[in-house]
Amino acid sequence: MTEPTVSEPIDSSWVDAQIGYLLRRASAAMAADHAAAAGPDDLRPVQVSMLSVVEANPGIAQGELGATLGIRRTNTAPLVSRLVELGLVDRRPSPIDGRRVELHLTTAGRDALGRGRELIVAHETRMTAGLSDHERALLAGLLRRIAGR
Amino acid sequence: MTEPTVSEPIDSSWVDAQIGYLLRRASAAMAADHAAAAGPDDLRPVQVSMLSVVEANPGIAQGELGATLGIRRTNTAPLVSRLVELGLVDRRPSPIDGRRVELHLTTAGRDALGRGRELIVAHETRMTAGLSDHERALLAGLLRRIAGR
DNA sequence: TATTGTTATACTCTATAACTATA
DNA sequence: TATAGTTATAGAGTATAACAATA
Repeated sequence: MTEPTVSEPIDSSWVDAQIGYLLRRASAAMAADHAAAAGPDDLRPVQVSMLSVVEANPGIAQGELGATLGIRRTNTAPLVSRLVELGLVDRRPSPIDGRRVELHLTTAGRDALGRGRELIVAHETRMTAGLSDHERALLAGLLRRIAGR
Repeated sequence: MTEPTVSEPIDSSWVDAQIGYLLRRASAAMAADHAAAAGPDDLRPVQVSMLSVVEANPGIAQGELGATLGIRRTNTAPLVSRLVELGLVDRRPSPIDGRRVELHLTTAGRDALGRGRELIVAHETRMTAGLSDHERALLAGLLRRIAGR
């Protein structure tokens, strides 16, 4: 039967065929790679995403930013507050609709975005180094379809 | 009513090209779909994964189970404890190595695994309904490569 | 000393509910 | 009433550190 000194191969065939499971494993590998490359003062991926969308859409409202990234209003608020704390984003009340808060990058925000993007791009390059350009685009398209977009 | 706004399209082209971002969105969509289909007494995906590996590898040690699924020992312990609490898994000290705890499914565990797998399979079918069998296999293979396996 | 497992803990992510202010 | 934003909070998921028992 089982010899303690001989490691038998583990059968994980069922889980290894599930897209949901493989998504979890791939996400974990991505998170670990970025975390290993980033220093304590570097922006997290979600922060780089937020700054990117604000940069491309100056004056975007918080709710629009959250909706674009799939983050709920209640979770968007503290994330934006943190970016404001760091001096990377300006919150300006809309002159037209007093409920809205319009977001703009500061100069420091633009600098931080540049550094954050460099980290992300290097990280993405590492993680997809074994994929051809065609495979990478294929993966992106399939993920968008799983995400319902 | 609010003023009908001329909604300008939001530019999210930069994030929409990042694999890491798309993985997060796809994972979120998967989690939401499973959560919507599962009742409060149904097993979570990670629990179904654990039961599946225990079923296919009777007597597997906790550490091996965690390593197989990419879960650390410290996080595996309470997850297994919960499955034991639910009466789905038996913990048996190894007769050969007193440090090891061998895991086996109970009869209730086998039943719960059947139900959990049904939910997962239906969920996976829904989420990949727009994909051909070839595309689904392609996605699985690409995710394994991102995960480094 | 190394390995297996446990407990405590902390931080992030995500979710709901209750609240304020404005439309 | 509906919408935008905030705060509090709770639950997973995941990370490290310290510890006990066994090899």
